[in-house]
Amino acid sequence: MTDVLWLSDEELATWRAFHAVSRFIDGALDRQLTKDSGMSHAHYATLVALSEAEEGTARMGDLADFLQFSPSRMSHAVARMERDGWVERRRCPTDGRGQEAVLTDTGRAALEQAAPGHVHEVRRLFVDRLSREQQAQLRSIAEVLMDSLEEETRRV
Amino acid sequence: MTDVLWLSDEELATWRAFHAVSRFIDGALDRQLTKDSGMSHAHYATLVALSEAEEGTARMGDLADFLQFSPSRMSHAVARMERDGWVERRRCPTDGRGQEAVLTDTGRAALEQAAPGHVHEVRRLFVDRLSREQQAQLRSIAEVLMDSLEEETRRV
DNA sequence: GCCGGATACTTGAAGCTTCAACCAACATGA
DNA sequence: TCATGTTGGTTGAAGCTTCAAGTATCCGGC
Repeated sequence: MTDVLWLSDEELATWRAFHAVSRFIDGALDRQLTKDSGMSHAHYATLVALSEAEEGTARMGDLADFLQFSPSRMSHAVARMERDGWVERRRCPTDGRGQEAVLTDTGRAALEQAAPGHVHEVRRLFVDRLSREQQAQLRSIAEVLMDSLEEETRRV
Repeated sequence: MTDVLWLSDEELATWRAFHAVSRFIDGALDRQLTKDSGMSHAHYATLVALSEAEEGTARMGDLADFLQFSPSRMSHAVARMERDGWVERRRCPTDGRGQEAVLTDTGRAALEQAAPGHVHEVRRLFVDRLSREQQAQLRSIAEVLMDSLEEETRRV
């Protein structure tokens, strides 16, 4: 790596704009969630994932894969949510090493309380500021990019 | 907020794809920087900002604004970088309340060591996976969005 | 059956971010 | 000029993420 291929002005501007926007929106969503619902974005995402899973139940590993969390992060997050009564942990019946996280009624209620404000904020900061065409372009770009990135990590 | 305007399937897909990509890339860049240069992305960004500033010097507040860091985060980050010898703090000559952060030679060297690997990773994960047209579209969308978001926060 | 290695997850410590409280210097107006 | 409020920045504690190490279970070959 003695010879570095730097970024052109165009490329740098694209990267910085993309990065700035995503950090800005992420930060704003996190603040909104902590303020209005006392939960981090990570907790919210976990609740959503569980609520969309069969019986509100999922293996720790699957949950972590889906959310792109490290095993450790997942474990800590669920431990915290268990303390809050949003989730229960039980041994996995088919694999003694595994654990399942189960969404409780309290957890579902917390999600239902948090969702409207969060969605509203996603709308306000993101969706409502983009035209139909911009959304279509952005979606296509993000999906292609994500596919290409995921394929790579699978191959490695 | 009794009546919630939820997201359409299209909108949700767009949002999730965008969010997934940015989190994925962010995580990968952070890991690469810690692994190869022993610094967080926040530290790297601070070094870049200082290196681009007049005389490698900037007021804490300006730095924080530019990087979109909270004052506290900026303060902690610079404190840490001062311990590493990358930055020095001095009283601001024109305003006794203020502080200036100054990039040291060690700091500049750390940046020069870290930059190639980081840029390479930005290329590998982002730039090189997008066509010219996709980059142009993405850049335009991100810039418009960022402008609109920034304008809003200024008005409030 | 059982031994070695892989897998699934947890744990504790260290670092980073956030929040609330704080201090010092500036600015304004009486 | 001095009291009051504002601004610029720091600090310590609490929570979250990451990393390295550890435990328990599973699997594959002998």
